[in-house]
Amino acid sequence: MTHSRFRPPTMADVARVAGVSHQTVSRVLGDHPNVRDETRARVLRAIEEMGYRRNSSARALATRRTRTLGVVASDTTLYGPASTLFALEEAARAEGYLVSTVSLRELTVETLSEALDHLSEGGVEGVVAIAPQRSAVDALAGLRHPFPVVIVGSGPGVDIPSVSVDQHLGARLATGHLLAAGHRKVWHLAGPEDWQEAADRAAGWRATLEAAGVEPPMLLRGDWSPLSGYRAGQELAGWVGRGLTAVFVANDQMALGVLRALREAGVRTPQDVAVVGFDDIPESEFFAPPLTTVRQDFSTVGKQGIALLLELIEGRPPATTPRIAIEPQLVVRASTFPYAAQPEGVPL
Amino acid sequence: MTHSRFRPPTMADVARVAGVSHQTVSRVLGDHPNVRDETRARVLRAIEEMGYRRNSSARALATRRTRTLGVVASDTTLYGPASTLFALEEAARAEGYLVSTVSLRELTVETLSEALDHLSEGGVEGVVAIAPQRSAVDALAGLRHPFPVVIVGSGPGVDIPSVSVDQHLGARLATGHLLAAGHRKVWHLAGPEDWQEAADRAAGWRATLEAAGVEPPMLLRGDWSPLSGYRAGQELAGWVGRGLTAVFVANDQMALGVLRALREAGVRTPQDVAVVGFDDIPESEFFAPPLTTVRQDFSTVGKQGIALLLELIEGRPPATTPRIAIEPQLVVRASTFPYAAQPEGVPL
DNA sequence: CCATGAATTGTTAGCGCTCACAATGACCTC
DNA sequence: GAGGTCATTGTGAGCGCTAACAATTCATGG
Repeated sequence: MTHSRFRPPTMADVARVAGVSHQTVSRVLGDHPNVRDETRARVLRAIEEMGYRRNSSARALATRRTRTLGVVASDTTLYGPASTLFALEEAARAEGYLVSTVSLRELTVETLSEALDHLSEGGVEGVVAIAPQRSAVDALAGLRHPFPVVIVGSGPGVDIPSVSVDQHLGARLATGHLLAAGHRKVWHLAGPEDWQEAADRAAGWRATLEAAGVEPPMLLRGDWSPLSGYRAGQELAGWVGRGLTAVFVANDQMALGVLRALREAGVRTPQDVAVVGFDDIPESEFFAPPLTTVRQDFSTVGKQGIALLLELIEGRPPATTPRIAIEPQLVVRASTFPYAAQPEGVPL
Repeated sequence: MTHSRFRPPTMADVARVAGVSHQTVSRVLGDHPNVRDETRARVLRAIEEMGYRRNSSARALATRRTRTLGVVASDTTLYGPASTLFALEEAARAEGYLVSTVSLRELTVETLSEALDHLSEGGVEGVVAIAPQRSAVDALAGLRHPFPVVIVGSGPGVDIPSVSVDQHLGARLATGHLLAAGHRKVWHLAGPEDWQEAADRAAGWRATLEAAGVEPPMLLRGDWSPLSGYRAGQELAGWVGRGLTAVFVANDQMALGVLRALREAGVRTPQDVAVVGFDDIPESEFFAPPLTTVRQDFSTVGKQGIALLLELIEGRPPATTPRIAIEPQLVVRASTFPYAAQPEGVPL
């Protein structure tokens, strides 16, 4: 409550009040077994009375452990990064680590370098980078840093330990679902070229079509935003009646824009054109129509990311660069089947 | 790169290599003016060569400053909290502070208490709490902590310094806009009772109606989710033809659900019922129809929040509890006027 | 009753840095 | 050329904690 100029009590102060040595106080705080119950109680009482709290800096200095991890991220207002961030923090806290975040507007060599410096000044023991762009991964690879770094959200690119959802599989699920529903061809609105996820999803889409003996049609690109989806949707609407019956959109937000453009062009979803998204943001279920999409388990990504980082910090360096892939899941809703059921959770 | 067992170089090591005292190295690092250029260069060269980095714990111990702030938040995947979080981190970094975050699933006395303890163990100098629920604010007020705390996102409740958007004003803008458009009555789908923002928006709505001499109709409640909006929308649809022509929904996500329910009930927006939301999430512009809503400037909230906290940390305690209110802004789109213009940014 | 060892507590020495002050030397001024 | 000033550098003492070791107490058995 009061944060006065008065110096907060130290371990020595507590020791004096409790009539023991500072080391005994340290033992009590450290849950050391060899402390008499009566002594422990006396110390705890003094701690309580004085409102004593261990000084983390002194502790970190003596132990050479800050128990702090860093996270570098961008686009943290997007559902994916925000979810990953949340999962990372939760997992880290469960392990007793504090998480310091740096949120960047864009990931360049300069901003990443500054971010790592900033985190380093803050004494982090390791860093998780939510770096979905290849350029960011490359930039990261070229940077020196005195702690281990794990990349999350980008597939295996350069030689940095990573955890990510298997985007290629997700795209195969989405595309395969459309083919299985009888569509002859599936179009694709991809994300930005530089994004690893976008590339992986496009590759999965292409691979599925080719495996089915279908020539992949022209690929469209957006920037993840609903607006770019809207524009692409207007273009796509022009192909209706010329073989376009199904679109796999690389994320849900763009899919929202596509749905709107199609609707405005008088194209019905899913009767005329089926649409599949990617991410399963909470809103997808309430789009018009509810969106079939691919769900990514960010919670697992976060847990695995922290686990991997802690291993690198605490254990000995592994022989090969660890890469962890997590399976995504197809969620079928009304945007791919005509007259589909009500959205999940709505009693009818 | 290599994070070996070998002890990293200390200031003394650098001093030895550069042929100066450790204090001179400290001066160079601290940009102290009285160092000969030649000496400075020699020291910098040694630092570069050895890859030296100042030990933050030792520094923090000696200066009694960790230059770390804490943030406690919940629902960080929602647009509002995520934006606030981002703004806070950016503002703090601009001031040279590191931000440690704790993201909670819910804000109770227990979780908040643990979060503050965790941050305290990490040595934060102050904390910003993104605590939109009154219960959270109350819980916070009852907790002891050895550092100043600022609340962001909740209006003035108890006696804790706060920064927030003027929700009452936002609600007046929304409700007034509907009345000005000729609607006789405006219904309201409110957020959870416990949320300060929900209460303020409901109060602003009620005040505007009463000022216009209109009896406020029954108030509906949701939980911010599209699903709850959908359910409320079904109920609202039943009142169409019995005086319901306009709804002010307390956030955009619920508005999405309302729009869908109305559409499914054969009610047209805005011709039959006009809808206004709150938040201006990026998707709102692409709803069907694009949503009129109230925009909150989270960036300013973040800057002001950090500024206030730093003042409390660095300056002397203010005489009265500081409360900062930020003005929101009405964004008019197609959900309130029939045949409205295309969404912003879309050339047509 | 004293040796033996386990349990408990205390003592000392850093961890790596900054702060306050002391010391050095160059340069002026009268 | 003595005394004073200023810029530059060095010295010593902590900051508050933990780790390693030393010391003390206590129970136990031959």
